[in-house]
Amino acid sequence: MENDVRVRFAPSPTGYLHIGNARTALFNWLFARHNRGKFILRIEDTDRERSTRESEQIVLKSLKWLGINWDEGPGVDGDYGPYRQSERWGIYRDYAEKLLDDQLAYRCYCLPEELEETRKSCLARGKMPKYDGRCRELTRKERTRFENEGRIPTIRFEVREGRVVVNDSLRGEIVFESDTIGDFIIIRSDGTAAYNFAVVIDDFLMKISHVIRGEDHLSNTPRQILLYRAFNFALPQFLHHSLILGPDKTKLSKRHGVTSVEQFKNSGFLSDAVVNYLSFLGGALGEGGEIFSPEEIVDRFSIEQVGKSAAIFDFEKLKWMNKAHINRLELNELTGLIIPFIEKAGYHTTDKKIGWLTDVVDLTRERLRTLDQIGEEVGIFFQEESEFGPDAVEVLKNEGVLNLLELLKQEINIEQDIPEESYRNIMLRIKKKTKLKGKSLFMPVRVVLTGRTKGPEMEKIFPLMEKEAVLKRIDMGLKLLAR
RNA sequence: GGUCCCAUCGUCUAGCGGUUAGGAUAUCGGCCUCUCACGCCGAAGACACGGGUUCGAUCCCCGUUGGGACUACCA
Repeated sequence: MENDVRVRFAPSPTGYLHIGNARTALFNWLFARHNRGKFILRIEDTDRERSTRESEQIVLKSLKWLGINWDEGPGVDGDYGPYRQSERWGIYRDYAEKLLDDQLAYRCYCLPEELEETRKSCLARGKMPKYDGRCRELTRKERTRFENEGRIPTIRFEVREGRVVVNDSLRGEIVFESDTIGDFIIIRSDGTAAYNFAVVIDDFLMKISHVIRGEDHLSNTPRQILLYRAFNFALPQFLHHSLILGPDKTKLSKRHGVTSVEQFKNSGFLSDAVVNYLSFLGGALGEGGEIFSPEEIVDRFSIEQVGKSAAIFDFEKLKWMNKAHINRLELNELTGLIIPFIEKAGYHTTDKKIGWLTDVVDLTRERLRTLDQIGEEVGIFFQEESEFGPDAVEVLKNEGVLNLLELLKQEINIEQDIPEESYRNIMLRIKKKTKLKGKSLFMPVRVVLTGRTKGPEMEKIFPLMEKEAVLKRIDMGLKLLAR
């Protein structure tokens, strides 16, 4: 197998991990694992204003939760570090210096306000805003004058006439004319490297073989290719995948609801389901099935198969997938994951036997689409009393229910305990005495014991309930009927 | 405005010149069942439009329309 496959995910730590970025990370990771290559995590924190260590931690945590592990990066030493751009400024400086020496870049003394003004006037005249290159040919005299004014220069890359062809493994050759690009800043006035510059230096130095990223970077690529050329660096293979859109076909953002990986976790999605959905969206898993484990996905994943068009994020399908994964998961593992959600619903699990808990989870799991729905499913086991909803009251008001409940109470009192077999026996005896059967027999029992008309099989619920609770609930039902 | 990308059921997609345009999800019926959920069966639902090329276009080319991305001393 090819072993020189090296890909990277390069988030900027300016907030939580967006689900769309998570998909990019996942694509890179899957590509690396599928091809037995290396997955590198690089933190792009050159924007000192917005980058924080807190967000970096959140991003790392989200990646870990998704099961995306890195071979090199923060916390994992490699031969090409450091892996935080803020720790690499000296490297960028040196390379920028080289460009300056070769006269491929120049110092620009324009002030941000001045640039903003020309930009605005360009826009006003319906022209493309582009740096006019006015600092390209400054004389020594002009330069010292600017410096005496206290202006601190940026370094701009000089874009010359010609065309740039981006070879994208998904979209083929895309041609850009250089004159639409304009000289761009590679070193800011504060000495830090700008994105397009740092990326190129790092991708080269870190021996990145494939650059897999979102379509939003496609128009940056010609700039980067120009830099590759200036340094005589060999080009990596580029691939720009399409973006995820919200239901209104605009870029998925907060106003569409849940967008951060952290939120998906907190609202009860399984990482396996999120991974499954993100990799499935776009068609990279091929035909023949949709529900897969991470291992199966690594095996099936083929980046060349992803669609070129943007895909709308369908929460409904994700939920369906989540449900499928909930039911696939090993029971003990599921129980461990679901306990925090039971606690969150206000029920205490610490004083419960683990065997009882797993039984409860086993019984309720197949109705869950998300883990946080466990609260409403599990109330019947944790609450002392039944709460009768309108539909429940309706059932209790049926003819013969009063008699049925009294019989039920008697029968339960006769039984010493509530063992496995009890329920069957009790119901059998009541059936004989009341001549009731089917729905008219079982539904009132369900309703009085759980307060609901829906739920798991009564035969399985019954052994998990305390005898006192059962009696108390029957009394509540009787009381309701007495009124 | 400019540059670039994209276009099959509501949604995700299969299709790679000749198909009753297939599947999944969601929706609606039915079966199963004490109920819900699962499962099974069924229904409805798409090639954006207009030109070419061709014996023949969902498929290839061009245009129109629509959507998206970028257009920063953000990444």
